[in-house]
Amino acid sequence: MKSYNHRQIEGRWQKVWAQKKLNCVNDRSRKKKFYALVEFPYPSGEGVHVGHVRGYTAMDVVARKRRAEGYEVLYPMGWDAFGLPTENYALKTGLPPQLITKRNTTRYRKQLQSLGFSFDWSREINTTDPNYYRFTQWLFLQFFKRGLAYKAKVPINWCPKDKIGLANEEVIDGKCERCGTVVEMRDKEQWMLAITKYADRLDRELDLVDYPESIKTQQRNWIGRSEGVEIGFKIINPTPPPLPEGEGEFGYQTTDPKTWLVLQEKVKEMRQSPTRAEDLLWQAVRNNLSGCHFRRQHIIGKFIVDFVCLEKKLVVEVDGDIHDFQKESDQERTNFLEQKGFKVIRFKNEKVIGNGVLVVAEINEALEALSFGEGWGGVDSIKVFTTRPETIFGATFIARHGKTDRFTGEYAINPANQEKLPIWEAEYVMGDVGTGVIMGVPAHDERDLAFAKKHNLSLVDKPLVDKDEIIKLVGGKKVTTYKLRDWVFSRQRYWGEPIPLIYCQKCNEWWSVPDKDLPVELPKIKKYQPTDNGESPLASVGSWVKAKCPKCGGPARRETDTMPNWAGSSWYYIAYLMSEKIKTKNLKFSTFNLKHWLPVDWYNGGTEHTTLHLLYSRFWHKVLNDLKLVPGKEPYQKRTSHGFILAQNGEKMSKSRGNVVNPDDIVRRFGADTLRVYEMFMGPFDQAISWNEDGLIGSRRFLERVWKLVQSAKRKTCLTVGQAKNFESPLLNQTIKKVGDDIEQMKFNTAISSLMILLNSLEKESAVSIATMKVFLKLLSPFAPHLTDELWHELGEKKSIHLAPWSRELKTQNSKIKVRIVIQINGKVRDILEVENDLSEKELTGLAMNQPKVKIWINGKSIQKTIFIPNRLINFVVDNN
RNA sequence: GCCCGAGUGGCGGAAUUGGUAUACGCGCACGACUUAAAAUCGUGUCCCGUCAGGGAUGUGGGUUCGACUCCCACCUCGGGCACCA
Repeated sequence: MKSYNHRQIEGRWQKVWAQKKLNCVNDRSRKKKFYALVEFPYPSGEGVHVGHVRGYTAMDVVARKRRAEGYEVLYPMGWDAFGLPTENYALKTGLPPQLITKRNTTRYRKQLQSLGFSFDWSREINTTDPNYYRFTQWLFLQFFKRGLAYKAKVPINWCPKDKIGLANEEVIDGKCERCGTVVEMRDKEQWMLAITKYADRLDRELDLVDYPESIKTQQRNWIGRSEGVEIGFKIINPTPPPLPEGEGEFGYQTTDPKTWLVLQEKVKEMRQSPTRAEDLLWQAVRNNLSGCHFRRQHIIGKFIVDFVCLEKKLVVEVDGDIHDFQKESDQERTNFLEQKGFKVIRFKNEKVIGNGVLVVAEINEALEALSFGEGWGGVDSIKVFTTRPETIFGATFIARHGKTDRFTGEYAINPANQEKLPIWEAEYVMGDVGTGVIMGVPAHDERDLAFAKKHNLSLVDKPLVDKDEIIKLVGGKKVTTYKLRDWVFSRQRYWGEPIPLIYCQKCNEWWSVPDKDLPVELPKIKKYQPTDNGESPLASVGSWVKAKCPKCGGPARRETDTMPNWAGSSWYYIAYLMSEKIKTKNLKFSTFNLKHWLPVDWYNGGTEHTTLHLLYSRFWHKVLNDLKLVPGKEPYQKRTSHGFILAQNGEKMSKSRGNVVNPDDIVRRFGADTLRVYEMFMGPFDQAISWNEDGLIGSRRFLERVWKLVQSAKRKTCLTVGQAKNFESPLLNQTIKKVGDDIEQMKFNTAISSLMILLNSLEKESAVSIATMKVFLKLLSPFAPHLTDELWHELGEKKSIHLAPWSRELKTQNSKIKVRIVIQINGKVRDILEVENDLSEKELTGLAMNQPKVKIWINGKSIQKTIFIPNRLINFVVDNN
C-alpha cells in the first residue's frame, strides 16, 4: 500500500479482532481483573453523538493500556432504551416502541463498532428486553418487600388540555411542551422509593470512593445534610383569632355561598333521616357527654361531618359499608379537618350498634386527651428547626410556611426568656425543610430581617450565647435533616418497566407478583396516548389490568404505572456480569461473577449524570448490599467525567439548530483513528470544548506522518546502527513515561502532544530502527488501534499489537545525559548552559561564573545568596546598589 | 444569593505543581518542489526595540531570590443548586 488509506484498513482489522475474540472476557481468568465502565447510551433517533465518542474513546484507551499491562479487562456496552423520546415518536408515528428501539440500537451498534472500541459485545444488554427487566422488576420487589417502596400523594405536572401528566423536562417556562397550555399541579398517588433512609450513608460513604472532589461536593449538596436543633415553643392564645364569617360563632365558611346553600339543603335532609347507628350515637353523646356540646351534621369547609364538638375540636364519624369504597376521599376529608386543627375519630356502623358503651368510652378518652391542650388549634406547642440555636434570644417572631404573609393570631413563648412571640405565616418559609417552622431572628438572617421590616416586627438587640448551653436551657433536640427527597418512582407512561404489583380489593392490600410470573411483560397496544384522567396507557388495556390476587385468588388489578428510566440504569453494571443468566431466564443472581468483578474499577461518564444517576445507582447498590445480593458498599471505585462537546459556534449541538456533527461522516472522510486521536487531542478531557474541523486535519496529518515514517524505516538498510542510537534516546524514555502517566490522569491531549514531539524528532533522524518504531506504535495503539495494528504487521509481527505488552522505560547504558541549566541573576534569566547532569552546586557555580554574560551582570557586586535546584537552575542574588 | 470550575498568542491549548511562559496542533507569512494549483517538505510567527534590553498569563495589591502557579480584594464567563432557617 502506497499511502495511508483508512478505508482499506479499519473495517478489515475490526473483522479480524472480532474473529479472534480479542475483547471477549474470561470470567475465570487468573489475571488481575479490571472493570472499565462507560455510561451506556440511550439509543435515540439521532444516532451516536461525538460526545459519546469522547468518553468511550477515553475508557478504550485506558482499557487497552490495562490489557497490555496484563489485566483481564471487562469493557462492556449496552442500551438504556426505555424513555420518553421513543414513546413520543411512537405516539407520532404509531410504530411500536419495540420496533423503534430495535432500529435505533442496530444503528448505534454499527456506529460504535465502526469506531473500533474494544467492547466485549458478547455481553451486550438492553434494558427493554423482557429478560432484562424481569430482573429490574424482581429487584424492585426486593425494595417493596423491605418497605422501601411505598405509595404517597405527590404533586405532578398536569396539562389540562392534553389531560396528561408531564415529566419535568416536558414543562418549559411553566407551560406544556406540546400545546403551550399553562401546567397545573395535581396530586397523584405514586410509588416512592425511600432513598432518604440511605441519605446518611450516601453522604458518609463518599469517603470510601475515589471521585473528584467536585463530584463529591455536588453529591453532598444534593443530599443536603444539615445538622440543627429542634426546639419546642409553647403556644398561648389570650384572644381568639378573628372569627371567620359564616354560620355563627364557630362556623367555617365554605369556599363559596352557593355550595354552602346546597350543603345546607343536604344537612336538613340528613338530619331528618339519620341511619340507625347515627341515631344511637347521637342519643349516647347527648346523654353521656353533657360537659361538651356536640352538633350533628355540621358543615366544615365543603364537608358535612357527622358529629362535632367545636370547643374541643373533635369530630366523630360513623361509617357505613359505602366507606370501604371511598377510602381516598375519606382520607382527603380527614386531612382537611386535621389541617383545621380538628381531631377525627371514626367508628363502623356495626361497632356503634354492637357496643355503644365502648364507643362512648373512646370518645370520652379522646376528649380528655384534647383538654390538655390549651389551644384553639388543639396543639400546645410548635416545633422550630434552626441551625443557629444560640440566636434564640434574638427571636422576635415565629414563622411557619403559608401561601400568603399573614398574622395567625397565635403567640408562642420563647423557652429561653419567656417572651411572647407572634406566629406568622410566611411565603419565604418552605414547608418541607426542617419542621417547616423557623424562629425569626431579624438581624443575622437577612430574610428574617427583610420580613420583619416589611411587617413592622421588632428587631434584635439581644446578645448571643454559647451554643450547647442554650440547647440544654430550652430543651432542644439535636436533629439531622436532609434536602434529599424520596424518589418518585412511578411514571404514567407505556415505555417503561411495569411495576410488578397487584392490588386486591378484598384484601385491601398491594401484593408482589410472584417470582414465577415475572416478567410482567408490556402488552402490545395500538394507542400510546395516556388516558385522560392521567393514568398510563396501560390502564386502558382491560385484559392486561385484570389479574388474580396472588393471596386470596380473588379478582384484582395490576398497577399500571411504569418505572422511570433511571431504574434499568441503576443496576446495569451488575447486569453485564450476568448477561448469560439473563439470556437463560434463570432468576437467580450469579454471585460468583459479582464477587469476581465488583466494584467497577473505573467509571467514566458525562457531567450531567454526577448527581441523579450516580446517586440512584449508589442507593440501589447499598440496598442490594444490605440484602447480601452484591458485595461491597459502593458500586464504583473511581469516577471521572468528560466535558461536553459543543458545536463549532459554541452552542449546544441539536437537530433543530442544524449543527450536529455526525461521526459516520467523519469516519468516512478521515477514519475512526483520526476521529479518536482528534477527540483525545482537542483539549482537556474534563472540560467542555467546541468542535473544530480544522483541528481534525492536524490529527489526520499526524497519522499520515506516522505511516510515512514506518515506510521509510522499512526501506532504510542501516537498521542496526539506528537501533542502538534511538534506544538510548532520552526523549524516547521520556515519552514512554509521559504517555503512560498522562493516560492514568486522563491528560490525553498532552499524551498525544508528546507522541508528536517524538515523531518530529524521529523524522529528523537519518534512520529510525524498527525497534524504536515498534515502541512508538505501541504507545500510539490505544488511540489509533487500526493504523497501529496494520503497521505492526508491516514491521513483521504476526500477532496483534493489542496483545503486545505495554512499553517500559529502558535503562540507558550511558548515565551521562546533557541537561539545560538556567542561570538567573536576581531571579531573571541571563543565560542557559548545556552541561552533564547531576553537577554539584559548587561545580555549576564555577562554570556559570565564567560565562561572559554572567560576568557582565555580576560586575563586581557581592553575591548575597545562591539558590540551586539540581539539573534545573542556579540563581545568584546580588546587591543591587 | 450559595457551591463548583475557568480566564495565557489570531484560534484549541501546554507549563514537571513555586524554577526557561506560550510546548503540541490549527491558522498565517515566506521559501522549495510544480507549467500551475492542491498536497508535501523547510523557515518564521506574543508585544516594543536595529542591538543591548524591556514588557506581557482577566484587574489591583501582597508573600518570595523567583509567581500562570500561593494569599487578599475585585471583574468576566461556564456548570450546578436555588427563599435550605
